[in-house]
Amino acid sequence: MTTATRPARKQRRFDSLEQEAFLCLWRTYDRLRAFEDELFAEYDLTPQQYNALRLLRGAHPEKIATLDLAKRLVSRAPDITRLLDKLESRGLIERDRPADNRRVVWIGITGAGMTLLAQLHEPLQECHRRQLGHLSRKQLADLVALLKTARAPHEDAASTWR
Amino acid sequence: MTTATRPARKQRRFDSLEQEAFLCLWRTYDRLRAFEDELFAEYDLTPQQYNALRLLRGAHPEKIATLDLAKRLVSRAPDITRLLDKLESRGLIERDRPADNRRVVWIGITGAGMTLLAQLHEPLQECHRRQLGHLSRKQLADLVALLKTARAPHEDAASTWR
DNA sequence: TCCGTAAAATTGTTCGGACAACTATTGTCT
DNA sequence: AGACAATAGTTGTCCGAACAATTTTACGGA
Repeated sequence: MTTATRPARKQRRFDSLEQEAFLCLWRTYDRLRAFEDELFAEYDLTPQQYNALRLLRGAHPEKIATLDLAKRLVSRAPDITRLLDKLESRGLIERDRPADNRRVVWIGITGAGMTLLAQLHEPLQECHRRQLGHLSRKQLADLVALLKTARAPHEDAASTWR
Repeated sequence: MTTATRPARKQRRFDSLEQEAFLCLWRTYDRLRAFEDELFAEYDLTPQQYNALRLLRGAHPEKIATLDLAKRLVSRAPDITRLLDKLESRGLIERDRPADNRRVVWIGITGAGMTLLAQLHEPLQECHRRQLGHLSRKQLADLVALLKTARAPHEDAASTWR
């Protein structure tokens, strides 16, 4: 066995540096998420729903196929259909199933969706400042670079997250 | 073959560096979590349940009060009672409600719980290597430091996560 | 002692997330 | 052309996460 023995009298809280890093990542995500959750809840949105709208705005006026949208979401979304159901029933997105290829469903953001995003812009910027505003530009850039490196081997070659 | 058309022009994907950092954090957490989820699922555990057991082992043979344990968990756990219910019904933890103070419930890890953690040790180390083994010691340490700084203002003075 | 209040934990209920099975549609091979 | 395979999306179902309301217990002041 290759376990490095460390000055072990002090109670070790983690079994390895990798474990510490992952738990630290999880914890940080959890703390920061609380801010977004609170904000989005005021608008009856989940963070994931917001991100779907954000991606659709980015593509507008183009549309995005359902599963293609799912792939670009931040977090895996096996229930993309129902996520979109909720947005559609509120009139924030529209679905288009063309007659010449009935397998795909194209998703587009509506005017109401764009309006909602515009409404959210300022409060969300303020939210991000409260989350991470205490970090310098360099710290933020370093953090982004390290996080990208950390997940790089686990992103598909075709992923938009590479 | 129908593929989604991509806008040729390069678009800004994020509204601010803080937003990019948060989404990047979320994405990285999501990618890495998949590894742990898969491993723990083999043992019918959730990551959060594992972490409760891990904390209880750290305190052993001392016990931890229910809500105190909840505070130390990685992620918020309003349903700590039911989380512990599941562990108790499997004999992995035990609850002790002392007669002289029936308000608190002391939680301790059982022999079976310790055995399960021991069984998990090696596979989990391997899991962490697959998650983050491609990073150098320095990169891991830098990442941990940056993440700590990022969440620092959002941790209670009394938190074990400071 | 009695009452109000705070602390600790539990419970009700709702909702989103996860996995797998399924339907519908299109492309491909012989 | 017909059978089969692959693709795109939907649905069934279960389970954990979240929030609020409730119960139980202890404590402190009038």
